[in-house]
Amino acid sequence: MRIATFNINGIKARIEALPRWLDAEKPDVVCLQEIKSVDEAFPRTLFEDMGYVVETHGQKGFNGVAILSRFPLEDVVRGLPGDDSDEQARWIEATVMAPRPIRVCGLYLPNGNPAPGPKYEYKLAWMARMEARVADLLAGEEPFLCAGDYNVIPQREDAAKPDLWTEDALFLPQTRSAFRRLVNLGLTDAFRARNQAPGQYSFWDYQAGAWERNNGIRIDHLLLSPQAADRLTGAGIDKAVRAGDKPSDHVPVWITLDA
DNA sequence: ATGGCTAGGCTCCCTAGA
Repeated sequence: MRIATFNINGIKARIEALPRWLDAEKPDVVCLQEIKSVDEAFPRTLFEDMGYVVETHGQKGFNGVAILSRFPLEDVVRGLPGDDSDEQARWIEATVMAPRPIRVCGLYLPNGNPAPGPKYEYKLAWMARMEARVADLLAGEEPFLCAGDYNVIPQREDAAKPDLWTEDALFLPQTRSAFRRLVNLGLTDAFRARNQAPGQYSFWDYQAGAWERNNGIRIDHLLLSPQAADRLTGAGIDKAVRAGDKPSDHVPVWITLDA
C-alpha cells in the first residue's frame, strides 16, 4: 500500500497536475495540504471518478487539508484537538479501512514566520497540541501515521543552504527541538529511515531559480507509529513532479507499507 | 531595503507563503 503527502498549493491551480500525478503513481492514500478551498468548492467528483473516497477540511482562501483514499474512510476528525478557538483548517484524520486498517493524520503545520512574533507563538503552540494528540494516539498501540507539510527542516542536511535558514521559523532551534520531541515520543521519520543521503528535498521556492539550482528544503514528512513502522517497506520523493507543467512548489513524498 | 514567483481575494493591490 502506497501512502503519500502532497502540498498542492491550491486545488484550482493544480486541477491538471494533481490528476496527472495520481494517474502516473496510483497512490492508495494521499494527504493533501493547502487546498485553498472551502469544502463545497472542492472538485470531489473528479477524484471520486478516479476511484478515490474524498474527505476535506477546507477554508476560504488559505490552508485547507484533505484525504483521498482508495479504501473507505471512517471516523473522520476535522481540526487538531486542544483549542476550540483555532479556526485554521490544518488537520484531518481518518481510519483507512484497508485489509489492515491504519489511522492517517494529514497536517499542514503553521509556517511561523516572522519569528519571533505571534505567528511563531502560534506555530509552537500548534506543535505542542500535536504532541498531545500523538501521545494519545500512541497510547492506543495501533498503526497510525502523521503525513503532511510540517514546515520544519529537521537537520542541516535537509537544506541545500542551511546557513540561510538559521533565523527562519522553519529551522530555529526551538522549532527543531519541538519536532524532535514529537519524533522522540516514538515516531519514525519514514524517509530518513529508508534514505540517509543528503540533498533530497520536497520544496523548492518559485523564486530566484531555486529549482534549477536545486536550492531546496525537506519539510514534508511522514512520521510513523511503531506499529506502522513495523510495516514500512519503502519511502521516496517524487522529485520529477516539480519539473512538470504548472507545478506546486512542493512535491509528493510517499511510503509503502506491507499489505 | 529588497522574496527574482505564485495563488487567492473580489482586486485593479493586497495578504500569504517558506
